[in-house]
Amino acid sequence: MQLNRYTDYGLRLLTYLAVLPPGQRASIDEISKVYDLSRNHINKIVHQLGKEGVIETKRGKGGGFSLARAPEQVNIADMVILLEKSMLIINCQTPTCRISPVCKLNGILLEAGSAFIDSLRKYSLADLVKDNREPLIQILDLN
Amino acid sequence: MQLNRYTDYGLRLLTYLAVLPPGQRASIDEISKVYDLSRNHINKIVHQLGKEGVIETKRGKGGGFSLARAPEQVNIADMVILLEKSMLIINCQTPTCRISPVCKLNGILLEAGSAFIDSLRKYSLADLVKDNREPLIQILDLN
DNA sequence: CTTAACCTACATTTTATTTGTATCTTCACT
DNA sequence: AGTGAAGATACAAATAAAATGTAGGTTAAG
Repeated sequence: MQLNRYTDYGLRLLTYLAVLPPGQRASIDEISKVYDLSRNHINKIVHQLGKEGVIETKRGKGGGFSLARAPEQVNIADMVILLEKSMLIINCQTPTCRISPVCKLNGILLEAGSAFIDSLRKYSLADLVKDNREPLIQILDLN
Repeated sequence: MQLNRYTDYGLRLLTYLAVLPPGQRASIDEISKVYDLSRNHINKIVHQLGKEGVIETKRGKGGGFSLARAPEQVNIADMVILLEKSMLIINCQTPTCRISPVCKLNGILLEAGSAFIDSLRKYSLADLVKDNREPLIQILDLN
């Protein structure tokens, strides 16, 4: 049971934006280089987060993107739900399970999935950079 | 974020064993047929659960397998941990993340993973067949 | 009008999962 | 003893999903 890299990369990207001084923009190039990740993957994530309104993107020369809200307002649970394709823990349909009409398992797993999300909901992007902004700036070469 | 089919099938199999009248044994053939699942997959699951002591397997003619403990004693959380290969929500090593030494994300996700497991821990196999043993017996053709 | 940036689409590669095939070992029953 | 039914074990193949790559389009600053 693991999150996709897509989601992982998305969270790394958001962490980057959270340490970025307000008013500054990041670029796809910059992020894929500093984290050494597939440029295309980052591209897709930026595109999605832009559409969803989490980040503000700007095209053209001198463009880039930055958080659309303060880090405190960006909840980790929401970001995981957004980035992860499916949050269904099991799929009773493929392959179809005959007992699913009377099966209690799905409900139990759904509840556990909610517990997972509820736990994440306690944190925002601000918590990711709290007390470690300095070393992050160092490592991410933001100066 | 989804459990492997292997885990899913394992839980279906355990449900079958939980409704099976005590003293009776199931066979790999029987289960893969009634659920219409890969015989080989079920084979592997039976093998693993046997090694782990969750079920008692018996070779040879008239053989088969059954729960080694009462359904009340078989916790869903334990079964998921057992069946699922990895419970790591993200992997900071592949590809290596530069900020991992100072990153808070892993801890947050670990905590959420624990919340998931803790939620499952409230249930045992007995809960899966409580109040619906009759329809399950019908559907699974156990008579 | 050139360049830097995001946008969009599609194609390819890689990996993990799932499934399949084959043979071995055990054991009950005749 | 021999036969057949059952799990044990190993390896091979197929599938699907994820990850990555390539190419060109669009926008905007200078």
